[in-house]
Amino acid sequence: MTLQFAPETAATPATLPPLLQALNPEQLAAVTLGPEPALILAGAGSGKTKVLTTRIAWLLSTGQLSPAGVLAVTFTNKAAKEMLTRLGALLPLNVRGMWIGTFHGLCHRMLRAHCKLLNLPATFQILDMQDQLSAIKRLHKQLALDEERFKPKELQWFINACKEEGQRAHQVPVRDADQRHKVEFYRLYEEQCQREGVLDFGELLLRSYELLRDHDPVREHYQRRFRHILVDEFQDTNKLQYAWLKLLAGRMEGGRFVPAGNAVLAVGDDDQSIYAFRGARVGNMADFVREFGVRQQIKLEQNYRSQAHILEAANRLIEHNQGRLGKNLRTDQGCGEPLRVYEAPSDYAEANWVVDEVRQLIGRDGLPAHEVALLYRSNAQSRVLETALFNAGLPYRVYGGLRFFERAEIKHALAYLRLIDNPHDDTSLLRVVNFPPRGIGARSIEALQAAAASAGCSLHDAVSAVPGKAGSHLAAFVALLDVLREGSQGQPLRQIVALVLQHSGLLAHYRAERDGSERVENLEELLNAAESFVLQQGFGRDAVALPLDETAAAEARAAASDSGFEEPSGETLSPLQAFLSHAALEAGDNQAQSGQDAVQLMTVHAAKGLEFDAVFITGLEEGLFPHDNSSASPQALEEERRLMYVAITRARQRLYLSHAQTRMLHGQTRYHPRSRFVDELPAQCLQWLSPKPGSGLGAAGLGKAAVGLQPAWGRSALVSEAPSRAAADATHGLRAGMQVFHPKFGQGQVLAVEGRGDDARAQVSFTRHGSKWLALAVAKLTPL
DNA sequence: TTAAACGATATTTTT
DNA sequence: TATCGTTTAA
Repeated sequence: MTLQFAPETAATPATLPPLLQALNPEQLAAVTLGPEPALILAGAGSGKTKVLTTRIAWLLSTGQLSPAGVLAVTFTNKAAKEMLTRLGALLPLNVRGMWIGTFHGLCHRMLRAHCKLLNLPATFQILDMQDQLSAIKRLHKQLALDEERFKPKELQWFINACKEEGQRAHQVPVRDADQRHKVEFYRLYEEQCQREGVLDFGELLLRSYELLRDHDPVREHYQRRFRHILVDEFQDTNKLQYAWLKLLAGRMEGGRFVPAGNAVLAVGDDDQSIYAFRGARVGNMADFVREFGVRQQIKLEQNYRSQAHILEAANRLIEHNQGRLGKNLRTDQGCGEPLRVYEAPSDYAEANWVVDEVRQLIGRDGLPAHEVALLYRSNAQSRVLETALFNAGLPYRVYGGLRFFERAEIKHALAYLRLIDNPHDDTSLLRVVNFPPRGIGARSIEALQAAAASAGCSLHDAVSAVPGKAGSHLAAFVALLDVLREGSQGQPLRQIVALVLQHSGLLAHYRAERDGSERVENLEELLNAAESFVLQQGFGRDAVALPLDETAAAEARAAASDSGFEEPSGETLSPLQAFLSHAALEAGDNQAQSGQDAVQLMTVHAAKGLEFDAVFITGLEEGLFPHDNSSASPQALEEERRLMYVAITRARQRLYLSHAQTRMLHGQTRYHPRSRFVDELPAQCLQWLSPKPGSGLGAAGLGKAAVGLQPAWGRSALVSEAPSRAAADATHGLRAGMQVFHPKFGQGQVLAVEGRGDDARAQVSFTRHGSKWLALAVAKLTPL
């Protein structure tokens, strides 16, 4: 990101140290805040990461703080990496060993350091979502639960939600019988994980929280050590993460939080909170201000990204939300182009219009393809766009596919590697016990599971109890694991991986497979990944310990001797264990799909934090965006609006909005009215594009025939105002969001309108009778 | 052991 | 509609 100087910045005295010279007054204030709790409200494109990294650099370079005294937390590995890179560019500093990372990464580090205290096996492994689900399925089966009443996915969701709330099974309030079963399942699942020596993602946080809560010396140690705590994307923290931070920066006294005086810098933007569905609590920002007694609140409102029309649209849209902390972005850039709005007759036509415009952006305006982003609300919408791009011969890249460490062949290899260290990891054992196939069928596995259950031991240890042919096959598998374990003794990581790929038969298996070449390549890539991991992490013999590390280590030792325990350094982890943790905590990039320079396709969620010269927001339809499932509750609707806000603020120069009258959804043609969000944008920022007039396409009843006529929807017919709602007749004057009256059901709010004319129907949420679908030709609804 | 057939199901996602 | 997961059949 290239930052431009705000006008005030030019007036900044040249006496400032170089580090601080490129900051605007608000950024400067944030960077040089005193050591006290503070909240930075950082608008989109306002230089948030710059403030975070410059502040750390400033604290270090002025000698106010040593590298060991910093704790900086982010949500994603990408953000953490970005921070490390930029910090490294600001200061000649060995950034390795500093506590800068994701919540999960740092909690993991803490757990490794204190696993004895926590009664965790030193070889504990991390379950990713897939692993967790298969562990849950296994337990589900073992308990013979009703498939209908308790689906594994739901149980997984339930358990994770509990953990996000910081609740152990015994703390979960039980309302009904169903809930009681779920809680019981949660308890048994935890037992299983403990037995197998595995921790899921939520557990990393919860254990770390409990570690700090229950062990005073540990908590006091870290409290003393981390004088400055910086939290990125604070609006996305969940209850547990906030509680964890509170333990690092204070203590509870009689139900009241007492800060310990650490300088906690929370950076966030309530308007960009889009993860409530996974437990994020925007309210943490207000709680933070209250509980920490925050006196310093700084708003970063100067935007360095978007032109004025785009910013104005974003500002005006988000004003429709209630209870914001309040922020108004401004820019020094010109107003730029207006936002172009296009109404397509069908999703197909929409895609073709998008591709048409993209082609012009690239051809006429010379934009690189990767500066063009096509955004949508849900992944399924990418398909039409992909088809259109493909037909046009434009290279594109879709985000959000399978990532490297999630690929089946990689997970297989990792499972063998995990079993070397921890043979009691039943999830891993089951994954590869018969892969590649070695004559251990479902029957054998059942026998093994039965034996393990009756002996109360791991599958690995139960092998000897299985008789007959099945038993000998299983014994051969265990012997294979033993060979791998012995062979890996004292070997460098790359050799261990190579050994596993060879002896497990994985390589041979995929080489023999017809379409296995890609998988073979991936397995070979795993070797490289292992090697470069070792080099980067400093496990290799080339690694040099820089002086800063020693300072940090010495300091840690000094602090540790106070509190009576040794804080082990990362080196106590074997390269293999470190690599396996790395694989679980960082799933890696998804493979590039085509050439380097490609149009970027992604959901709005995935676009958060990114920026592009040109952005298309597609599928702006009621029911899609805002999504149907969100229109019922005001909070959910506001989150959808924030999502729209995020989408808009991704664009630097050009923003295109489109919607389709007709869309194929779940095999059915659906009719959605234009999204309310489009109508919430200021008219003077918009330019409406219409289909070429006279093409004979009306608003209603467009079948596939119309779709054939897709070439060139000219931009010739420009209308400067919203199309008059001629279609309103077709929907009987109803639009989503309206208040209506029904003679029988009383008052209600229209959630959605579908179809036109006699087919039109509306979903209405009645105050007394709940939500109903009504045929508008029949139902007597009166707008209020 | 594999392929075919059936049925449920269909926001958003990082760790 | 298309995809995924499970069951069934060969």
